[in-house]
Amino acid sequence: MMIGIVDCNSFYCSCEQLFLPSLKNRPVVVLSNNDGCIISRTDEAKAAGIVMGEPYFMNKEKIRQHQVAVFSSNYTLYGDMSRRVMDTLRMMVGAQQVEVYSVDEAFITLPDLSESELHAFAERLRNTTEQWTGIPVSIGIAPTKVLSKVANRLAKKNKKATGCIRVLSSREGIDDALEQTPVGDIWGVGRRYAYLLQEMYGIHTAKALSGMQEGWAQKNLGGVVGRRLIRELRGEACIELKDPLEKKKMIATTRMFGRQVTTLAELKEAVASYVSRAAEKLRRQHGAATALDVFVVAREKDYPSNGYHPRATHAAVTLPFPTADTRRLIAYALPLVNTIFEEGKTYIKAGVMLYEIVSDNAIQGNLFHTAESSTDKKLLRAIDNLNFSMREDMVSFGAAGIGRSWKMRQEHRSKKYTTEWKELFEVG
DNA sequence: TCTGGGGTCCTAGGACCC
DNA sequence: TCTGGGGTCCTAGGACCC
Repeated sequence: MMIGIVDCNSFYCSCEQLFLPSLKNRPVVVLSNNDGCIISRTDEAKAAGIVMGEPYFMNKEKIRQHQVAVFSSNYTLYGDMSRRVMDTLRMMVGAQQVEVYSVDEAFITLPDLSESELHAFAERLRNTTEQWTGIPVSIGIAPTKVLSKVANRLAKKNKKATGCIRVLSSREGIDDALEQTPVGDIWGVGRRYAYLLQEMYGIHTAKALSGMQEGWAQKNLGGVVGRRLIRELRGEACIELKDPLEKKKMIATTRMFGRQVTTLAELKEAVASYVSRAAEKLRRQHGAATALDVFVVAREKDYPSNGYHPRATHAAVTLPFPTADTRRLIAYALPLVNTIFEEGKTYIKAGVMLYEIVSDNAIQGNLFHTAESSTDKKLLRAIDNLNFSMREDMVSFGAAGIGRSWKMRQEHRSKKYTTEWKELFEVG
């Protein structure tokens, strides 16, 4: 069996370009919430020296110079495009053979064909996806997940030469690819381990890492995770494709505030609104949660100049029975806010997490509480449908507030694009 | 001088991913 | 002025049990 990873190229940017074809082959970036960081950039933006993950404000000069088109993130659009891409993959390789790994990536399983057959199939997959959805993808194919990521990285690195496709099946092909992969670019090696591997052990390439003892990896590279990584690099598959039917174990909704928040009332409004969001996600996967965690983050003097991240203050509660009812969840969440709020502090972020999620048809109810009645369920479904079709929260619960002055900034949303474009045009 | 051994369950936190 | 949001898996260590 072979494993492929299909990865949308500069996904968020590609989505924006789709609706403004004049931006094709132009430098484009998409910003994170609050227009904080650059989270997607086209090759042209990369060539202009714009760095992934860097703050927007630090790149404004380059953006002006190179007439880079700027977008705030539009997650509704990206979610919809993602679904179309995944549907296409499922149609081409079979639903059971697709693991949606993130909004812009999916692992697929393929039979043990020859290298040229795999390559031909990948080409077909790539062309079909682009034709049906307009989104260009890169594909890496290899015997393991980690190696498929290695292949994918090389496919993307030199798109013209590879045609965005790289298949690794022969021993020599794999070794060659490992030699060309710095340890820091291996899937599963983050900043911390990359530093450790290079500075402490003098290991610089994936090839060198693959030659290390498993026991050594067990000791120095995060236990069984490290051991597995070595084996995957050697071509022994240890990380299975996830069952597509598996549900999320945790659902979170967290946001930085658009401005500083200092009052308990505002904090509660924000938390109530996050609970509503999280509960919608919960109902969408037909789940019910049994545990709820609320957290807030206060500004600290040093943040963020020295890179120090302020700690979150948490408060959690276990519910007497699983629920997906927004009103109940809010009723449990708000008292938690009282316990963690401190007068005089300035809050910059808050969040809600739902845990211990069970399937909603498994809700038992117990002697003291009856499970949600079918009328309640109907009400919530009606609200979800309304909000989905109208988008901007037509219906919400009172506790979530009306003004929402704490909401995030978004100054470059797609619909405002024309104004931004004119601005950029004048520069040139 | 010098304290049993081995389970299990839970939580906090680290490391990673996109 | 200005640095995102949503996840997963694993480990260590404490509490508790016999």
